[in-house]
Amino acid sequence: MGKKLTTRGEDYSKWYNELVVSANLAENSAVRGCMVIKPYGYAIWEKMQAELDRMFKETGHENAYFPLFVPKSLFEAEEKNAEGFAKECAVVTHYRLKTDPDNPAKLIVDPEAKLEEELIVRPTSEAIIWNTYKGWIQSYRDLPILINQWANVVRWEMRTRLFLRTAEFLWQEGHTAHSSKAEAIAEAVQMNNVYAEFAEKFMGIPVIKGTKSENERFAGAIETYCIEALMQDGKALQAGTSHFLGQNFAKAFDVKFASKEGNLEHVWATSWGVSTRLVGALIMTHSDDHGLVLPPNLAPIQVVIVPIYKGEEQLAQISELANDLVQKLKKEGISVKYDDRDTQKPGWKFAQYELQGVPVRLAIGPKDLENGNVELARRDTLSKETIPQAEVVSKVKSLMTEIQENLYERARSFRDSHITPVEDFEEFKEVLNTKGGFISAHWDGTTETELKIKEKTKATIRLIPIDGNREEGKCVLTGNPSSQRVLFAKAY
RNA sequence: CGGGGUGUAGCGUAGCCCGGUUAUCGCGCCUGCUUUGGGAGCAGGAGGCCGCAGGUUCGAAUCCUGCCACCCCGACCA
Repeated sequence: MGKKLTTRGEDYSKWYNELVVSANLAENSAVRGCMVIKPYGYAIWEKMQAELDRMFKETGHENAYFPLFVPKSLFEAEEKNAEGFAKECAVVTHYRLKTDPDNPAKLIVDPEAKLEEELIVRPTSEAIIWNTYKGWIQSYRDLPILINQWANVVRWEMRTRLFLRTAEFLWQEGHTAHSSKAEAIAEAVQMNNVYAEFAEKFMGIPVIKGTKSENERFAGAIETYCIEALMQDGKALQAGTSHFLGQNFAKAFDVKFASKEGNLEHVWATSWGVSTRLVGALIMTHSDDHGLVLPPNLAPIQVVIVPIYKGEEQLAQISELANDLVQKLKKEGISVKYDDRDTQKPGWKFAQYELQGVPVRLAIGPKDLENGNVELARRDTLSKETIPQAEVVSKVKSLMTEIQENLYERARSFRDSHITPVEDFEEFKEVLNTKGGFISAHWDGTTETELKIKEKTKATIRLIPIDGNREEGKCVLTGNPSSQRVLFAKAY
């Protein structure tokens, strides 16, 4: 069947299976490349949503919701944006089915029910939102508008990849309107920083902040800020983007405001988003051969307790201790599951919770009861130790922080050791093919050179680092002068 | 859409070249007993439009034609 999802020799299918049913419902064709996300995977997404939502609100944003369908006339209003997405749009052309006259068991699209104007299933919502903002903005007093939407979008990609590029995906998209260029740029930068903090502190995924080259920029943006992560197989993954849209959408949708000075001016815009792709990033950053590895912040179950027993009497004794620990841990805000199912054996449970990435496992058996101990195992290091029952709560509590930090540090040291400065094009190709990761090199700043390098090596400019040092040098391909190194990599 | 590959039970597969009893094996599932400190053992059992449609043939999982789907590589992309 060859259904295994392989990524550069790594087989991620077993832990993807814990999270999704399938990236394909196409038993009979059409729903290609869409995911069914299982409860466990969705619980991870919900945790991400909750934290992001908190961060958005902390920075003054509110949630709202806009339509799934975008009339074609609105969609085409901002030319570059429309052009960028045109090749991957699902389009609604009819609104009714009817019984097939030739085959009563079948339905056909009713030709009578053709829409006057086609509706685009949103691949992103700038168009419909800016069309709405138009009616909300008259004066500088109406600004800024700081809105986020949690939604699904559809992009009819030719090739899909589980979590990283599905035809339908869940995301959040922020769309803000401002009275000045400086304020809009500050907003875009701020949100990129929010994403970076979220990725690093909450998900334990180290990222590099930067801007995109003109070639990689979002369709319709003046500047695209991004965070870029490195996966264990040496490929880069764009983890989030924040766009300064200038006045492009305001002009396309005729959104003007009366300024303090009494002038009529176009509004300045930003948009920013992260998606379920981050779940893919999570998997490909931390997982090992035993399955998922979840940072405590994201784990639906942070601690699992597995009893090891013979007979009901022994189970009852163990349960007494286990339930006591459950209560105490819950009091500390730790999510804990006591798995006393008699239908699975301890060894099976150990393997299963490792596959699910549960950060800490406690095992309690007759030996432990006798000695007043508990066996504690860490998912990140796969190490085990026996500790006194009295120390469990404080130990687990400190481990939540420790594991979270350890995962981040581990990923960061891997990432840092895979940023390779390179001086000439031979070395560039050599490093790319043998080591992978980011290549830090000089670039002459032209799209032409960027495309040539892409053609020769499949590597693209992932970003122009924001914190990068200015440094005179020569372009790795053309030898033309350059004032800053940029990061190249093969990307998902 | 181009190049390559694959479709057989819930999952993974053998059989296909060279057509021939009741379609192979493992995992999983069900029942019973024994087990329980790293995915248990034994015994019994259930489960199949062999991707779909047509053709060749006495006979098709196997050969032929068409279609569909998936995977890998390209183009595209969060």
